[in-house]
Amino acid sequence: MRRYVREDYEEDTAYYEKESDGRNYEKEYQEEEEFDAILKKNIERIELIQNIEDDVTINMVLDTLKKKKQALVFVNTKQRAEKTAEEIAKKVGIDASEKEKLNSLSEEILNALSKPTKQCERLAFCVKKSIAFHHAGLAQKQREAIEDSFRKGIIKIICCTPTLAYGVDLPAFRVIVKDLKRFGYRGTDWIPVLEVQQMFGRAGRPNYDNEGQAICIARTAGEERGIYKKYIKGKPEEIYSKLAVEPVLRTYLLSLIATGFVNSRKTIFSFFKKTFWAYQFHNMQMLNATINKMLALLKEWDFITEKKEDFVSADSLESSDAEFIEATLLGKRVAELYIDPLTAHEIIDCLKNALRKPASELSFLQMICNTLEMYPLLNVRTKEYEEIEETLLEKQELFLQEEPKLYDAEYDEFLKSIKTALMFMDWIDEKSEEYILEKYNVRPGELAVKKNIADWLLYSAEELARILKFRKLINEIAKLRIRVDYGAKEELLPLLRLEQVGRVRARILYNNRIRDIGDVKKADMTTLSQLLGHKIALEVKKQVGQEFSEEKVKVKEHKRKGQVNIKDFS
DNA sequence: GGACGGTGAAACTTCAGGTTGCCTC
DNA sequence: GAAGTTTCACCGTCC
Repeated sequence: MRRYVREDYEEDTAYYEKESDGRNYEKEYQEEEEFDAILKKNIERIELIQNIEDDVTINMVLDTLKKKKQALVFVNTKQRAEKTAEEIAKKVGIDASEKEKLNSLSEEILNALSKPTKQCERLAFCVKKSIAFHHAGLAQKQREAIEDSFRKGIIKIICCTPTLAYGVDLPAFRVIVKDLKRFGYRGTDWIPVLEVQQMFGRAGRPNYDNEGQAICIARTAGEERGIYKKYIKGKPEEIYSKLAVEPVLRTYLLSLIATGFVNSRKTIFSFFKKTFWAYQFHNMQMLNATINKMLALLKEWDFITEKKEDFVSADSLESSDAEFIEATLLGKRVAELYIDPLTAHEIIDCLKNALRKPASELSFLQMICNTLEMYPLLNVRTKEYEEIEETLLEKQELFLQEEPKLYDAEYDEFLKSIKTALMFMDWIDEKSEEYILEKYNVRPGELAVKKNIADWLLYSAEELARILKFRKLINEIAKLRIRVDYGAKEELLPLLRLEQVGRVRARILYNNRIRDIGDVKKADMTTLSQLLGHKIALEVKKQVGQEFSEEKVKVKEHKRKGQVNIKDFS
């Protein structure tokens, strides 16, 4: 074994920041001995793993399969999860006895969406070999299918991003952390100890294995020692409060006021004095300054009012300028909607503009895309720049937000918000998931997340329009909300009221001249069965209950019940 | 001489994840 | 910062 030398020390400092002076050589020597002993033990074990392929990860996976065990392979990007799974799948064979199960699972995964995307095809291919990849870009159905099959032992290996380190309970005999670096704010950096330990925690299945193995892959020999020190011997990072971050602070401040938890500067300051932030940073002066700034903004935006109290309460006797802070009706709603007050303020500005000038779906979509909640926005590539700018020029009249100056820092973000809005435009124009993936590089799972946020923000916009009595806009936004949810053109709205009918079935019906509930009633069972299949046709007919009166037509209990009467659209 | 295809260097692009809100008698 | 993807210049071949 090599001794601990100066070069090693220098390399180590890259893993954890440490002052070069005041070194404890004795302690380092002890650690050195300890590391060597562990390394020796591990090398003996690892040597038992046959080197069949050039790739260490593949060898470990093959060894796991030989042992009839399961493994999770953690990597740092979605693309790498897919590629690693694919490479492994190419190298493994399967038992004939499992073929049927795997083929059926592969089929299920391939057809999880109305039309398979390249991602579906890739995953279906891997699954045939009992290998899978798992990340946030997968459709919900596919994620669940992979997780279930892993629990049942049908899937043996999952290559994943940290999705599987948190939340999901999926233990495996072996955990292989292939990538320990990831792109962050400061370029590529070591991932937090806390996260790696979370991954380690997946190793070993209670009731199945006596032990679990967690393995980190070092890319160079020099990395080994650093990894050992940082991730095995090292302490997890400290947790820091983010309360003083402006978007966070203004959101919580408004909600504290709206719920009546605090009602004066004095009670506000005394509340924040007791928070983890104050405990950690002791700098109340800075926090108070930020609070004052936020209060001024909330007041300017009409979310709170501050007035001198007519009477002086016993609590505020000592304060000569006793004031009373409370949330306005608008402020209370913003707090309930749990959106950033800045987002709410900007939406309100846009809504006011929409009363004065023409507004379309693109107007409202761009409005919700240029918010902190929707971040990160889609990146505008160099070659797309011109195209997006052209859209901006062409549809300038439609945008509800003022366009930033060309050289303003916000200009690029504005273009990104337009691109994100254009993706939603394609979605509500009934473009497929595959189209969205190809054109915008947005995977089905990522689209689902963005859709969810859009739904929330459109609902918030609808509610704000309601409070502000902008009646003209309420219906427009509500319609758009349903269209974003289903990814459908406006003409399909009447049919989407039916249960079991999404955009695909609604489009089939519409193209066959069945365009509203009345048409569904008129349609004969044979035609309907040919279009939708017998079971669904029966279900649909039942919903329009022809034996009942029109009022009793069963309409889908929509997720957004109470907020809009969908009947208005038909 | 021009069209076409192959090749490799250079330029460009992208990079984890998750929660919040509504429902209603 | 690194890996993957796209673009582009260059060269050889064929018609």
